[in-house]
Amino acid sequence: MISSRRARVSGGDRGDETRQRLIKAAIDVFGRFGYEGASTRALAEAAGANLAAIPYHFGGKEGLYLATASYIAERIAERVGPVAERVAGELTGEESGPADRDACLRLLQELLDRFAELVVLEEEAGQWARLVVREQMHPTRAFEILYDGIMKKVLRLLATLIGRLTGVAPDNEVTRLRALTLLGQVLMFRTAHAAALRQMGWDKIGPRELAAIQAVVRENVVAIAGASAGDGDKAGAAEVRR
Amino acid sequence: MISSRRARVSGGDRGDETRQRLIKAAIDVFGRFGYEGASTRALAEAAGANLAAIPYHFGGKEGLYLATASYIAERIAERVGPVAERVAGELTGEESGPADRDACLRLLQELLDRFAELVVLEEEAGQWARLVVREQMHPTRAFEILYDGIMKKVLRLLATLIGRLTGVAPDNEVTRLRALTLLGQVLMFRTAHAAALRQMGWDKIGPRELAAIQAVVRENVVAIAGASAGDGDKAGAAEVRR
DNA sequence: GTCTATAGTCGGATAGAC
DNA sequence: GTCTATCCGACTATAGAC
Repeated sequence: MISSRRARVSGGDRGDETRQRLIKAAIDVFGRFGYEGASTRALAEAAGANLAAIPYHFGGKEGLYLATASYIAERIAERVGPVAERVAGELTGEESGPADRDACLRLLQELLDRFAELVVLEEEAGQWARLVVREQMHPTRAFEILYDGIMKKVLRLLATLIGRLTGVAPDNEVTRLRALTLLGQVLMFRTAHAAALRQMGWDKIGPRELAAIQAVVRENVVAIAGASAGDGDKAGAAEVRR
Repeated sequence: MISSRRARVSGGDRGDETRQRLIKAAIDVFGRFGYEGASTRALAEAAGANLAAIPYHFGGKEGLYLATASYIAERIAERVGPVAERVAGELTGEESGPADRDACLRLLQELLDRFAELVVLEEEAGQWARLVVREQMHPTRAFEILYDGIMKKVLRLLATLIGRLTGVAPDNEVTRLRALTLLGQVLMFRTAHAAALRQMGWDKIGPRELAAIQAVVRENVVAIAGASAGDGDKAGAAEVRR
């Protein structure tokens, strides 16, 4: 389908700037209208670029879409990566004794705090999110880029931290489900954005609202991690008869 | 924009059946390709109907879209409504003494269980969800239909139950946020469907997987409701300095 | 109420001048 | 590397036969 006749990496010239403008505009336009709904004319106009620049630089509309997914994955990795790596570092740097429970809890809260900030604040995330969620529910090749780029790492870290806190193996089904439910608490404010605004009577989610969300999620994390602490042997109870 | 030249309600004739087929097909096609991406040709073909039937019965593509949103709201209300009304009934039928904490907890779990079943099982929900989430992140007139139709009621019930369980007013900011985070735990399995499948190593979410999700969410509800029980005076702690 | 045929518009991609 | 002009297919909606 794709015939990308250019695979430029080097940059700095005028063409490189055009590619950047097209990608930036594409995040918004693809997010708003979907892949099929976004016309190359709209994409080019939003970027202040020529229509023919899309087939020229990206081989076509699909190439621009995939390039946009890569860009998003890089931006997210840029923001979450440092925190994630620090968490990973602290995890391997210490033993899993009962003494580091508080440390794990803090790391978990920090990871979710950072993720909430990334996901929920208005800035750019609202544009990424529409594209990402679309890929979640109707995956194309772009989903591989997004998942491998960042989601996998975050989910694994969450499961590791929860495993430590609850004494259940990180690859246990219940542990992995707990990781997902924690993430879901944060993601909901993007994926059900309009409903959340109405429920809260907010007209947007700014720094104050973000802080309120983070506070509630932190409390929930404490409750969930605390309630199931040391139930390594009971974890099977949540497993379900087939 | 819309000029629906027909507003048929009575039914049973052949035209009514065509309208139904078009709406059913539209849930899938609009969900997959988005509003702009869904062509009237694709919509008509998927429904086994003639292209001209869309402007005829619904006044145009937009009319079909809004009719589809109404249909979805009705189907969801059909499924969640009975449980929600029973919950609402039991809530008004008793006093808010400490004795009914267990009852509130059961009702809350039942509501979320039912919602998980609705949201997460493959059957039809995957089709609705794409359309609904699109509206959440980029609302059009269809969002009003969906929100007023069902979401408002569910969110209010959740907040009421959580308020009872924690001793915090249902309209308190923290209580409403808690309601959203609970819902988010369930919704994530739809809105981040592809990532959830990979995280769990599942290839689909069937009855067994649904049961595992419900079990974890139930545990989380107990933990969250239990941990913040009777902190009516502390609720302000989660409020945030402006 | 449903169909075919068609009008009028817009879609993505390309050719070739600069 | 960027532009204009253009091809051709697909789009939504309508007209009018049945």
